[in-house]
Amino acid sequence: MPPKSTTSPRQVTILDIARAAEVSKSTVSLVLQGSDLIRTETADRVRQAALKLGYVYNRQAAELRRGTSNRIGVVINDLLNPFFAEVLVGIERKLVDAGYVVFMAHTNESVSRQQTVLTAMREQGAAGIAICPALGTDATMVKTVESWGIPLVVMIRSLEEGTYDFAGSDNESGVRLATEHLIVNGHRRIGFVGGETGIVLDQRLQGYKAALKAASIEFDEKLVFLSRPNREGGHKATSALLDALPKIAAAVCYNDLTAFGALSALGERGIHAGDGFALMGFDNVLAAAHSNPPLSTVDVSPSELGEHAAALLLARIQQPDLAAQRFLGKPRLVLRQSA
Amino acid sequence: MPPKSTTSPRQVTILDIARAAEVSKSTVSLVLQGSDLIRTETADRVRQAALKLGYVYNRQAAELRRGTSNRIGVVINDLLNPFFAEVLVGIERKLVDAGYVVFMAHTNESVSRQQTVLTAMREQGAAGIAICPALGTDATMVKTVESWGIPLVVMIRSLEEGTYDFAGSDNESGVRLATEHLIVNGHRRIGFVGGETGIVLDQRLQGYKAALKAASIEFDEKLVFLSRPNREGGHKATSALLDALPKIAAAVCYNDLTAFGALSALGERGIHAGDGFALMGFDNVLAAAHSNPPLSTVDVSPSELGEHAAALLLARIQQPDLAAQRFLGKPRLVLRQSA
DNA sequence: CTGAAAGCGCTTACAG
DNA sequence: CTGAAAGCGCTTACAG
Repeated sequence: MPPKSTTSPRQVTILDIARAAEVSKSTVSLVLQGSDLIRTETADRVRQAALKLGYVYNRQAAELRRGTSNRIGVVINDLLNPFFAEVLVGIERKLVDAGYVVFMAHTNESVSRQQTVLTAMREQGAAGIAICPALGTDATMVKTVESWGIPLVVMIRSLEEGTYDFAGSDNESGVRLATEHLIVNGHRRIGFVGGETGIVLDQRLQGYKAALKAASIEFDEKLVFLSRPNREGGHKATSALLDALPKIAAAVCYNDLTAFGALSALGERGIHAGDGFALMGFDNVLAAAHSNPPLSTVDVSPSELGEHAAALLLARIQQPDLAAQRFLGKPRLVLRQSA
Repeated sequence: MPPKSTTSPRQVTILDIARAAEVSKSTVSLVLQGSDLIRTETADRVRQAALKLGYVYNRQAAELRRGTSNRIGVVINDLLNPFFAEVLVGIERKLVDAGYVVFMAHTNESVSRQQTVLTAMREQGAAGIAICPALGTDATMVKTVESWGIPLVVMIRSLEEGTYDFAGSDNESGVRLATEHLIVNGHRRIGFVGGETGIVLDQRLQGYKAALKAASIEFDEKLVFLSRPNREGGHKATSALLDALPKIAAAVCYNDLTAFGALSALGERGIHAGDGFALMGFDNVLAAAHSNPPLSTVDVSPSELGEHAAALLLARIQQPDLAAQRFLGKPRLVLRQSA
């Protein structure tokens, strides 16, 4: 049962304006829409009246009549990961600049909550939806939303199959870059730290293996230590890595967050990354520039990813039958102190 | 000019259901609302039809008729600061659990953008608004929103005067706690790092001074190094502090973010906080538990602050003429490695 | 227990 | 250039 809360007591409507300006409400509507069908003089009178009466446009009513919407839903899987917060900042900025208003929902990786919020956004008449799917999201989610007739863009985590608009980064080549950097610097035993499950992990692991292979280093499963993709996970995984392989001196992390956890674990043992231990992150969140030590990582421009997602969605709203687009950001190595 | 995007082609309405189920649309509306005025048998027939036709409730239309809204706006000043991201997570969770849908807008500390999004939320018929005011927000903002008849709760940063619902933390006593901890550990020359302007800074500085005074330590303006309240700012301010006062060995930071920057700056000079230098943060964001080293700080439970704000807002929506409420979270020292 | 009617605030052909 | 009328999809008295 949805909550029921009354809005403002008694609204001023275009009818009130019409009476005050002594015109019909059609005329009022027209001038409010900036139509040039109305004589300037009349239009001015109407605007005066609107102002004086404290009129506020009821977009709901207009949209009901028109069958339009200027609301876009964006659903985020993990807002506590600064990477996704940055993506959100980017997409929100672009969307509101384009005149939309954004419904935001945080799923916290729960697919059932995701289902709930998606349904709510549908009922609210969202003109489009951008989503970072929760872990374990079924590929049918895309078809479902599309069957609702709502333009959709999926971000960051691609789903199994199907064609749909997508904005994310090239995980494989990104991690490959990071791993190669370590290899170039003479490392041959390189740990992989963090990440739990999902396509993004698969892709990043793939990049790690590819770099190894290109350098004729055999992939060793014992060097990969998975964990929740957050600081705590990175801390645990790194501790485990260090316990198991005391002589290891290099690792690439699933993402910056796990790398921060790694930095913390390293620090506990008196190891300063960049000096005896080489550590690479992935994402280049803002925090990476001022961690201790500053993190070498691969930049995927999180907020720009969000902006690209917005652009894709906006394009599809404009032209519903456009071919599916796929934007894959090009990762770029950024070297700081940790490696 | 707002964008115009048509929603789904041809909607299934209650009239279609009515025809299919051979009842009137009033009856359909009633069963959809779960009224017990309708015979079970009829209700079932209606629900069957709705299902078969793929009906989706048009909340917009219903709300227009009823004059209600289940949308709440939340506007955030700085989403790139994990503190506010955590606040957002808390308030969003509570609000959607209560059956609302949230409009989110990021002002990035711009009061003009804040004005824009506030207006948009009004037009969208927000049932309530929660806001972390952008720096420099005029106290009249509260009156404006209230004059719109929209329930409002302000979060984190209180405004000059006026009575309004507020949820934030006790900045003064929090920083006082942090400073006292340093004093108890024998420090007498304690730097204050970070923060730029605004009431929150005033309050925190006040706490710092109060602790000093209670210990008969004279406040020394030369020990405060202000900066943007982010990592970079903390890094700069700390570097400046270290340059100016090479022998300083303790500092309390404006917030965790500046403390992280400080950790980074300290690290650059080979100083490990907690060992020769005592550093305190403020907020206890998630990241504080796994920084390098883990940060001693004062916990204000960011996400709970968000939840409290939601509770206040929900209460006011229920009872518009409630007396203004003010929730001040009690800060709690959490000691880790940095001090 | 159910239906006919009015109305929420707007827009949009259609006349004139 | 402006007005009268219908209608977007729903809810809510009011009858019966």
